[in-house]
Amino acid sequence: MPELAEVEFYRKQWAKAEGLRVSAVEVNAKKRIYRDTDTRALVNGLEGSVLCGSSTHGKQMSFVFGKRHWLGVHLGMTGKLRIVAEGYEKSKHDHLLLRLKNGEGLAYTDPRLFGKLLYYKGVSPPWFKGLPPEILSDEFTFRLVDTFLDRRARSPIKAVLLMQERFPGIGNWMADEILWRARIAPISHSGSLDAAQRQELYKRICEVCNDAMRVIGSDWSRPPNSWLFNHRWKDGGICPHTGKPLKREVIGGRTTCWSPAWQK
DNA sequence: CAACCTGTTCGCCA
DNA sequence: ATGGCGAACAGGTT
Repeated sequence: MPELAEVEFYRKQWAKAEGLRVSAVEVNAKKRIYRDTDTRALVNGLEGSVLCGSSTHGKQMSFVFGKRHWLGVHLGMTGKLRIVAEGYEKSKHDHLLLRLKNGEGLAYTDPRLFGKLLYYKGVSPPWFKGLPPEILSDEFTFRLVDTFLDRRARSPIKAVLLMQERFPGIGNWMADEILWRARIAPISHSGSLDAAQRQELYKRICEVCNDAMRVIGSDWSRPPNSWLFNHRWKDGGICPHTGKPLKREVIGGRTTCWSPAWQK
């Protein structure tokens, strides 16, 4: 489920172990999540080092061990991070387990293996370079969004909101939530949105990110029923605004839920 | 048994 | 060269 706020939630799980030293590293080196990674270097680098800090950028997480051992974590579709208790044995889908000196462990679990683990030794990892502004930063301006909509004028707005190069952290449910709040039909081509719709879209992008971080990013609370979130998952959901059935169809290659009478 | 899935990347085509 | 789309990735769940 990892979008912006879920990623932040998972980062915080491992961050609880900040200051603790890694005593042993267990990897399933052949798994697809290590497709871009030298797992031997990862094991050698992390063993004996102390978890010193962590950050996120969109869906990308980074953990730094000591001053110059970096672990990049992308959760893909089904990745999870958690702390496991002393004596925990790695199970089928745990592909990384960092045993800590206090007995606990940092586990990365990912059944579908769409996630990715990266390792870099040095001052600043390459995945920090050329990043777009984060949505919740001051650099994420209306102008940036406006320009991007013109560049992607012929794509449905739903597909455009999923482009991480401009909207880092936005995923499928957030894109649907944004468009529903902005009253914009997901199928609308980006270039066709007028000035008022673009302002509304920009506002709702920021709003949904803030709401998600507050509600899900802090402790994974269940969002209120006034969000689309609680109504969008199954067939037969009802739009809280219109009281009419929500529609589900594939737009931009992804299952999309929207309220036809509400969104134009 | 078949369809479905909160993500990214690749190859093909316009 | 660039942009848009569908398929592929893998395995659990409905």
